[in-house]
Amino acid sequence: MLGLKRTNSCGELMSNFAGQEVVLCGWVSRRRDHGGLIFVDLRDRSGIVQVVFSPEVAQDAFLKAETVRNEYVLTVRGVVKLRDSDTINPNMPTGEVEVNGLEIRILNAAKTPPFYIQDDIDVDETLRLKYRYLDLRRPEMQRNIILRHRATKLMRDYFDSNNFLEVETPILIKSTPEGARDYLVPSRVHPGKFFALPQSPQIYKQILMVAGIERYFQIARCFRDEDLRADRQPEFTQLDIEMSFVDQEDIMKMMEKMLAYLFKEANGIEISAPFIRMTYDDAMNKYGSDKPDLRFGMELMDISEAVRGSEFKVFESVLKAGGRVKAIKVPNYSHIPRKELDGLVEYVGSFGGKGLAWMCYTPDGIKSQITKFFSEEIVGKITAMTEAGEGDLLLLMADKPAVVNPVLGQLRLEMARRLDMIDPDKLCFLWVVDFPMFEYDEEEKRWVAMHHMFTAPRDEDIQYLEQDPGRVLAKAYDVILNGTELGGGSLRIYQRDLQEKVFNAIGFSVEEATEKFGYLLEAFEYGTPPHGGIALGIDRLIMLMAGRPSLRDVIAFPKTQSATDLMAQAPGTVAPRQLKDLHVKLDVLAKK
RNA sequence: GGCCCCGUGGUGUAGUGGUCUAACAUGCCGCCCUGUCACGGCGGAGAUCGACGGUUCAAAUCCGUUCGGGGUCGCCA
Repeated sequence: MLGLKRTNSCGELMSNFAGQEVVLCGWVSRRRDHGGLIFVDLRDRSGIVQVVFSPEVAQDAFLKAETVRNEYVLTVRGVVKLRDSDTINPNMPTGEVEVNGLEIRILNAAKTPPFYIQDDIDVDETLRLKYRYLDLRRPEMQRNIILRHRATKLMRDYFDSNNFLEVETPILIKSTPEGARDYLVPSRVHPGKFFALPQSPQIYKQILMVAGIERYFQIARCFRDEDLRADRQPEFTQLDIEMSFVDQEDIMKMMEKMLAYLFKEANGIEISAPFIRMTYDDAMNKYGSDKPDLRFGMELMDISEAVRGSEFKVFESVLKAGGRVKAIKVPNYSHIPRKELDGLVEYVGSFGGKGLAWMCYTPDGIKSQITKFFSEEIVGKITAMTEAGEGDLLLLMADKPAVVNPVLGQLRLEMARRLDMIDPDKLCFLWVVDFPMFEYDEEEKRWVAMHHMFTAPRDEDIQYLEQDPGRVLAKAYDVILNGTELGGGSLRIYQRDLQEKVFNAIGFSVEEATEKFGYLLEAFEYGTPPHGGIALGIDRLIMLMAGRPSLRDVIAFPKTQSATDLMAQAPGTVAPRQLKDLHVKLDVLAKK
């Protein structure tokens, strides 16, 4: 490349560069060979510009351009010129100019890629993941990577200017009980012992508060060895925050401002703060979810009192057992085909719903399989209570709240998707607050912490910790965007005796607690400030900002659903010697 | 661990028991072409239909197993 130093990027060449000689570097996005004239679309990170090679302008460059193929890596020297008005391409940002190629250096040839390096391709994701370096060359993926960079930069700027310190915490830590399955790393030095990879930096950030850091943040990699989803990867990134001398509102305000700043600077979108605050109870009762999507209505309605005393045995027995009868009103869908209704019964079944009733308010009256069990009065009460009118469809379910709420909540989302009721451009943030401290684990027959075991109970509920743990609410809060949990946090326990009470409530003995995190309990005795924090899932946040349906589109090198890296072929086998060093013996037979 | 969807030239699809010696588009290769921008024209190469087993006179097509990918329930404090 002697004497040819890159002077400009492809995407920046606009009409004001006309007449300038430039040296560009990039990849051949496309070549159009007209025999006596060759067009090369040259692409770099900034964009694409058209380079023209003509034998009259530069014979050598023209001959070399004939040999060039897609994805060849070039340095091109040429002169920017305005295009004739009839050859302007309004579809590309640089379409008013082109570069008259004077000289080409082929820095590297390239094999024909297995898929097009362009947006909106329709290829199996397996291929994209295997050739991730080609996938990432596509402009839309580059935009995602750039957005992610900008977003994390803005976060760092924001927290820096609010007097936070970014502190790194260890990746090799001690396995702690509860929560997700740990990724484990065997210790060579300590035979039979293991490190765990952090599910979050929880304990370290609390200890940083004891250490007087006061305001901590970290863009932290976290690991959870659980099954994957479109919005769940086994390793993911959290924006982790912890603050001393604050209450719940302080933390929520700090995050609201950060999110408003982020969306404004990165996406140019104004979002209104403060966000709605909704109690966990309200969220479950009205939306059947602790992460409600508020972009549309169709709330769950409790019609137990309207149907009480009917001839319909299913409803009556549920009500007698303390359950509820609830409904959602699907607007303008009373003409739903019978076949789809049957499908919905099956749909709720997949979530544990035992049945589904319907009332179609058609122009010819109410069509329903259950109104024959209802008096006119009851039908009237239902209609009044739900404000159902002609054209509406009521979907009804009866069960205990722990079933009817989540299942109807799922149905609410499904109906909204089917009827296209969700505005994809809307951003609905909210806080869900007043979470229960514990939930009962049927398998283990004990209470477990809903958020985590360092979460502080509300002061007024501490009295119930021993007798009635189910009644205790926590100083915990989740931030939700469009039905996705962006993150959650809590105020923490900072007194040893209260922490021990909570351990007690979840059946955690003092000995066990001491063995697992005695260091934290001990730290609490050396002057711990009141503190609390929150963590946001950065991958999910970027996914929503980029409007992508999958986390994999905003992670440079994501894993497949079976937690493998198709490009690097990880995980892989290791040499027997490595296992020996680690004192690890396998109980699986190596595949032939 | 359960349920659902997908797997056919490089890529995306069609073909759902025989007429498939597998079609179409695009990409690739060659020739032609001086204003294209998804350039165009002509010609050519390229697939034992994910793998294995079974049913059948006959399988891309039906059945079973398995592998890979995706979605989801469980799981994910």
